[in-house]
Amino acid sequence: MTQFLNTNCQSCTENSKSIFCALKTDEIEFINSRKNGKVFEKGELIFHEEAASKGVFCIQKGKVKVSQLGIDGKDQILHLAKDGDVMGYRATLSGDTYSCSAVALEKSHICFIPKEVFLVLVESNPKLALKFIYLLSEELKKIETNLTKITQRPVKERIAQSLLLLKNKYGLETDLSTINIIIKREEIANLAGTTRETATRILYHFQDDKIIELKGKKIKILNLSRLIIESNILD
Amino acid sequence: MTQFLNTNCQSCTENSKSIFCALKTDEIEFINSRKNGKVFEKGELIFHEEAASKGVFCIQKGKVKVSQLGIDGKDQILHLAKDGDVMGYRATLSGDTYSCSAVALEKSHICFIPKEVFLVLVESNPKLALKFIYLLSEELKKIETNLTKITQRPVKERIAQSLLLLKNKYGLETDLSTINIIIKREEIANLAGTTRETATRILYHFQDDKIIELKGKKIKILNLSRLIIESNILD
DNA sequence: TAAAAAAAATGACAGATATCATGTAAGCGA
DNA sequence: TCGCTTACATGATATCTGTCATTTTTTTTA
Repeated sequence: MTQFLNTNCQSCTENSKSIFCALKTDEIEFINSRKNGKVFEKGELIFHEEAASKGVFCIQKGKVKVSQLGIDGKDQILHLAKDGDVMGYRATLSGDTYSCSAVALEKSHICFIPKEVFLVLVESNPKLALKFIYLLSEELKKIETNLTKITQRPVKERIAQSLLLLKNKYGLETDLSTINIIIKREEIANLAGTTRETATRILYHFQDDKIIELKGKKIKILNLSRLIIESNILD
Repeated sequence: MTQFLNTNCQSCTENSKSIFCALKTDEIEFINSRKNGKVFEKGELIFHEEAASKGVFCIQKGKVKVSQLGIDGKDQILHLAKDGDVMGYRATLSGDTYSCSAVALEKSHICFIPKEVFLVLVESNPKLALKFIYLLSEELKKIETNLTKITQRPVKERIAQSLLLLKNKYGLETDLSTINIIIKREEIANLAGTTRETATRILYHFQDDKIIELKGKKIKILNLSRLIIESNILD
């Protein structure tokens, strides 16, 4: 975890359209002078659930999974994050411990904004507060829908959905069909709420049906419309 | 659905400690003059998912289930509400359609506060906005934890948990052991994310083990500590 | 109060998934 | 490059839980 310099929140908010673009120049300058940028290697822990929240993390560049640990060490991925996303704001806003852990899915540049700095901004800038209300609302809606789906739909549909989620979140490579993320079978399982073995089997099943092609730790979508059908998302 | 009069937000916020106690007298007066109180009978729909949000609902007195419809008509209960609770604020705050439906579990007195009134208050009162940030955060944390549990734990534990939730939410009757809610088996199932039949079987299993006693549509807790053990909540 | 409707109990059964076990492949550090 | 560790594939098996069907009980309504 090495420190990186030469970052500027101004350019960062411009590029990635993060939630902080609601800020005025002097406020961005305020963050800029207090933030702390670091590089996290793949697999490295960014923050840990049950730790007291110290502030929020803003991804300048990278990919991160945000998950919650179950009983026997199996974790449930609740959220995937990428450039411009802010993490840890729920806990920081409610003065709570983090309820999830964040781990880098690839080498990522991430800025840490201390609690004090973050809260001052939210409390003094009503527009920003409203943005966070909006963000929390969206997140809540997403998780609620997810909960209903995960309890009511078979694993196969959930795996298909997870693949679509990965595609929508991280996009495709230049071949316009390979999902732009290196991800383990186990992580796909943790996203869909199933086991590694079942996820593997279903992925091979999709491959047999020529819906996807497994290329090591990458997945190529051969037939998007069929994948959507498999996911059984009607809306 | 008959209208009821003679209600006063002032006394209501005092009694139930709802989120609106952050308001100043004139703001409460503002709501008071614009709200619309109605009585909903047991089983009656209060608002429906996919309907455009028209405002928020505040429970003066009553019990409500907030749930989401799955594919084959089976619904997932995401939230239980009681006196003082506000519902529909997520959709109203993000200008979205409701993502859940609310149905009265018993005869309930509920006030409707129109969108315009509600949003004016939130946008003009930063303290209230922060309260909603806090509320959304808590709700999000709860659902996230629930999602992880529901995917990773056996039905038996989830049923035990659901009973504890009902107890904590609605309290006990004067005998200090019967949960103060009339609830159908199917609703317990929808809370735990399982089927009516499975819920029934597990409840009888708990009864055989002298953990609970089924008294029609009410449930008496005979052995709370064992119920907690069955729920396998370690914290 | 009787009849109809809704909810619940209960048994039989099937099947989707988890679990366990073992062999293989791939990635990584020394 | 070798050996070690971590992922992955894959079969066998068990079981939890859902589905279906039937009966009984409770509630509602006329």
